[in-house]
Amino acid sequence: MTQDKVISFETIRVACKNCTLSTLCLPMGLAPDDVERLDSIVKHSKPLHRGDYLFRSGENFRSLFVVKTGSVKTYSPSEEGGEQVLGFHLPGEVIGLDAIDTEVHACSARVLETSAICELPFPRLEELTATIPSLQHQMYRLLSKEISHDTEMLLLLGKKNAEERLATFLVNMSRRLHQRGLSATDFHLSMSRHEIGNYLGLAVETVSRIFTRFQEEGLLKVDRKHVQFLNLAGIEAVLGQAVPDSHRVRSS
Amino acid sequence: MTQDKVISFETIRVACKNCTLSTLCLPMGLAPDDVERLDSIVKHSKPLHRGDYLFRSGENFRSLFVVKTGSVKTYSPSEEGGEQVLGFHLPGEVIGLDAIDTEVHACSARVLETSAICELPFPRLEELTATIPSLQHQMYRLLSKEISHDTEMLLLLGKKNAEERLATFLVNMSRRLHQRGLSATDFHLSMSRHEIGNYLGLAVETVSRIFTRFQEEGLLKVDRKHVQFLNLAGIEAVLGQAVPDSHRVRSS
DNA sequence: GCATCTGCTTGATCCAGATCAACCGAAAGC
DNA sequence: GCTTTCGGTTGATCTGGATCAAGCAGATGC
Repeated sequence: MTQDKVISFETIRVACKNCTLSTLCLPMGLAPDDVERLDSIVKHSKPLHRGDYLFRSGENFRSLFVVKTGSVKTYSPSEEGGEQVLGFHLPGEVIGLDAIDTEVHACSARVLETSAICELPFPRLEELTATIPSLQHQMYRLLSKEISHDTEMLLLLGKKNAEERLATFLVNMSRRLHQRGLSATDFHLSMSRHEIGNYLGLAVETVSRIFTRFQEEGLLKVDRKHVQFLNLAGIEAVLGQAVPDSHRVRSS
Repeated sequence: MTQDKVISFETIRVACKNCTLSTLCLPMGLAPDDVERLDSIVKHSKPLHRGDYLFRSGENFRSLFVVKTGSVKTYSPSEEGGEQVLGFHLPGEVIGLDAIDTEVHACSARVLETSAICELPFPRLEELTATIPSLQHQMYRLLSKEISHDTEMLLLLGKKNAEERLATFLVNMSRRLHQRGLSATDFHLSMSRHEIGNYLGLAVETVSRIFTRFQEEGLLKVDRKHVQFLNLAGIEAVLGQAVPDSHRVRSS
């Protein structure tokens, strides 16, 4: 019996070609043969649980990690126990790209909820990209996309006010979850208010207040970590420099 | 005579192998043959002048650009004429990496002073990296370094106060200029107070006030765009969460 | 040369959001 | 079950830095 079970696990074993994320993740646009080759270097670990580390700041860089299910946060810890949350990562997203240069992780990554993670040993991935041009291109795009994303965050932290920040965050989560086949208007946040605030450069209290305000304005409904958009257009209207009142754009 | 002059220009023509930046720029660690191959795809334009564009937001992405001499700013323009300055780029630094993914520039780049720029058509560079593993590695490192840099900026905008921001900016400029063979303690800023403020998420007035404060504290001497560090250790002490007084680190 | 413009500085005032404080309800521990 | 803990909410107050306003000195134009 047990044996059977193990065998059947083997048969339907996790593999890029069967993975529902293949249109979001690295295999995107790869020929089946090449997916097979990529597959052969991917390591699958047992599921990780809330609080487990993928890697810690200061450790040597060996692998990139891809979220398969669940979610992960990355953050840059500072001496006194403080931290800056750098991102929340959903299935299909790749983690660790910032450590390729120095080969040392400058940030830490821990899972927010029970998660399955694929590990890609970077030296082997690099060899592979040298022989598969489309995979190389995919890697360049991936790294470039990360830069674009960081750029948007710079804009958020440099220019947006608290409401715009939270609205941007929520719409962004909604879109990413929707791409993954989940509802765009009704979803669960795996991170705490504290983590959201830290990520957006806001105090917890401010995050909480703005959730309440959005709710009062009939834009959404919140119950703990469950968020439901009631008026998506209304929320999206907050995004831009939709500067409602006397607010001015800072620094030109 | 004129003919002679042209020929002699040709002889000492700009080339990666003669370039003093080859230890900072893409050719770093490449075999001489490979530098030659890289060289063959680089386009050298005539010098650009203050305000000239390398590319504008919305244009199709075709090439990466490398600063050879001078300096460049990149910024993300918003509808109403506002902008977020994303970076100031010194000789050896590569610009345009964020557009590889979408193949459209999301930001604009203009030179801050008379500058020489190398252009690398990306499709040709990509072909080349597929056949030169060390160049491919160099590209991954380059992209990764850009992500690390953005990450540090996120930390700056998310957690640092005005003094820490300006000190971080100045020390960072100092280090980068020093790497390029210039003085680490006595240098010229090619950007305006306005641009510095925009970059750091501060109002011009705040930047000006903090320059004055640093000067009063004997940390440095400023005369318009000329900066002279008088007490480097003192400036570096402002960097960390060297939280001088009652300041607390925000959000944990 | 003089007039204008532009970038920078300095002072006064204001406000968005941080900080401080108290409370509440769900979940975890016993 | 009860108690403790922890994450979240709400209210009151404070403050760093934005905004407003004015003046000043190089740079630019004529």
